[in-house]
Amino acid sequence: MGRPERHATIADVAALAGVSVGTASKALNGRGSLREETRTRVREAARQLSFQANAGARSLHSGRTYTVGMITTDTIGRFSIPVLMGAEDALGAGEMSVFLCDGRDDPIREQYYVKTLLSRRVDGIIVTGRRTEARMSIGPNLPVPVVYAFISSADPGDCSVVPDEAGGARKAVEHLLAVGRTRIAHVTGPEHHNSARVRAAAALERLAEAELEPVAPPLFGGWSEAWGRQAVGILLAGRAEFDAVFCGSDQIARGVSDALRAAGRRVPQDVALVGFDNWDVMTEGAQPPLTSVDMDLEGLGRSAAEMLLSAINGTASPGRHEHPCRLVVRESTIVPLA
Amino acid sequence: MGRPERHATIADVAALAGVSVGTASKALNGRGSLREETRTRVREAARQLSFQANAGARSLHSGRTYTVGMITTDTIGRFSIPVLMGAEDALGAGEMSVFLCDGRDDPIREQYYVKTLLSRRVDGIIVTGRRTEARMSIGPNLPVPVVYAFISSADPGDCSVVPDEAGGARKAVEHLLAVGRTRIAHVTGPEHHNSARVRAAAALERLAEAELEPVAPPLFGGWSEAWGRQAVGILLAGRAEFDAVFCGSDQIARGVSDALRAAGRRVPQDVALVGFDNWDVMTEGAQPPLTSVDMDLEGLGRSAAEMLLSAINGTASPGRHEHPCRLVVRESTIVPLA
DNA sequence: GAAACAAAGGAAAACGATTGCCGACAAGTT
DNA sequence: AACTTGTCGGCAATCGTTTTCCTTTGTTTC
Repeated sequence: MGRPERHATIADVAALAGVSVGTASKALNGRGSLREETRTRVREAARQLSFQANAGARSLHSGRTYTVGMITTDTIGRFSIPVLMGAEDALGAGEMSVFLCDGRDDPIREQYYVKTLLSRRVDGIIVTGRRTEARMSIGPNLPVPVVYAFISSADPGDCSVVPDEAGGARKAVEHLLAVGRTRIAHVTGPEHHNSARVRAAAALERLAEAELEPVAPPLFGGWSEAWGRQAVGILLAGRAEFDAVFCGSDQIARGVSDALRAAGRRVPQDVALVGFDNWDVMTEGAQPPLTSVDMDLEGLGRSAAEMLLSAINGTASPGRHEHPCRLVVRESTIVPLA
Repeated sequence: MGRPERHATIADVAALAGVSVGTASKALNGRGSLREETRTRVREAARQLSFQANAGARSLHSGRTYTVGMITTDTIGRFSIPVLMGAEDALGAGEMSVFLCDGRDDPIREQYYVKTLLSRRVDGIIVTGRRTEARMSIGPNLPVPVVYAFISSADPGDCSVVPDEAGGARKAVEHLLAVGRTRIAHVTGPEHHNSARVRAAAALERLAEAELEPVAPPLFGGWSEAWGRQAVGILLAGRAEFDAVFCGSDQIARGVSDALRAAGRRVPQDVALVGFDNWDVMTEGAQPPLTSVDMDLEGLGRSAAEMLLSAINGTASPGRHEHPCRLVVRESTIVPLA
């Protein structure tokens, strides 16, 4: 029952093993010159007391805490999670622990967290968020390295790792061209949203390279299924025929898919469909499953964490780094045989 | 450019203010008896050096770190996030920082994290996961309090905060009865899954209290939309008529909704539909929007964190605590007027 | 048998902050 | 003038570890 009263200290271990604290420390860390018998005796004592060295006291001496802070500027969401997990994974392998801070879009809260993290002497900070848009630097000259992941910093001197959304959009269009579609529409999120603009521009550019025009100007709206459904109405009402739709998100794509089916158009036979995000719930829930662009957020997070680790070890890599997207092909663009 | 070389220490502050370290400390913490002028002089020096007391050094003295560890036993997912955020919120208000650890269903990894957290001298640990099922205690007698959130511990001496899934299921059925439905079916997840069994049993029980039988035995399958669609096939093939389906998840409900529409049954006129989880993507994406049971995971997380704080302060509340669910009514159960 | 040397482990000084105790000085009381 | 009282700040111990320097042994060598 009950919990052990307090944590064992190295003094307890030393006493039990009948040596001095210094010797105990050396024994446990493989330093100094000690008899093997002494080492094992100390190790045994430590085991018996389930001794775990106090990391705080240790870092007091070493100057490093082996912790990093992770701040999500807006609420932790669908996009931050994989980034976060990738980072946590990469950092965990380097024996670093992660402080999680949820900024909730509140600059005050954010600054409070920065202060707290600094007082905890984190070795570095990762900043992430829910949109790729550039944001203000969290602090002009902090005493520790900072890496922005997914989101990017407005200060070009900061290190940011962002998805190559333009590249992803180009891959989507390229794939549609490769499966023989030429009358392509684009339905995407709100125009004030950076991602929507970037993806749309890249898609148009790739079409132009193939000497094609979109069947209609890009349709900007929202990121939701409802907008996808609505957009199909607009497309069908227009006089132009279309044989493919590249959507700015999987949710939009799913709405488009449902509406097309309701209107009697078959996917992919009549209209091929590509989404963006590769969100399993949507890609697998849609009928047929959706081809989609995957931003590899987990990889991005891992990569950001690795950059942070390098920066901590002295080699910073300032600037904006684009992490490649990849296309995941499913039945919404491939006409089944027979 | 570059970063400030190192963190200022209280010794730097003291030197700049022309006082001793002890005095500086007192000035900054409002202890001891000092002239107001001295205090402001020290504070000014601290501001100038942007001094932030080293939390590690401080906790060495106080014995408390004001940090807690948060372990997700399986991967951080849709269910852990809100729990996590609620907890982070409650803890942040108490000035505590959170270490995030992703156990990934790997007991080795998990034990490693427990060790790490203990070495970091966290004041407490919250354990969460993706299923409500009881799991083994993460450690029989750890030196710090532990609270299980969402998931529960197999050891009844541990403190667990779990959603009242049975209560939620009862509310769902009650609502269907209240809107006049009597021929109710239940489609849910795999039978080996604790949540599926508990919810099904509670639903049946509530029906029995109204002296009703379900129109068919509960249909156990998966949690997916695909299963929902498939289940509709089974129900329609059966000879029994039904006027409502209570689904074990929103994804199932959405599948059911789509399949019913495809089969020409109107929701809610012909069949009323209730889901579980109140997952916005599904409830809003479905047509019409879904009535659903909300487990209030954020509230649950907050509540767990509060229990942890009490435990840290000496008043533990061992045992299993059920957090109430609430029903969110939408158009899938309410027939529109005229 | 004495000097030289290596091996093993102890003593103490850091690291950064807090805090109890004590000394110095000024002001007020007989 | 000698005392008490109170105010202000400095000194040093403390927290748990690591690490540098020493001291104590025991062994080797001439």
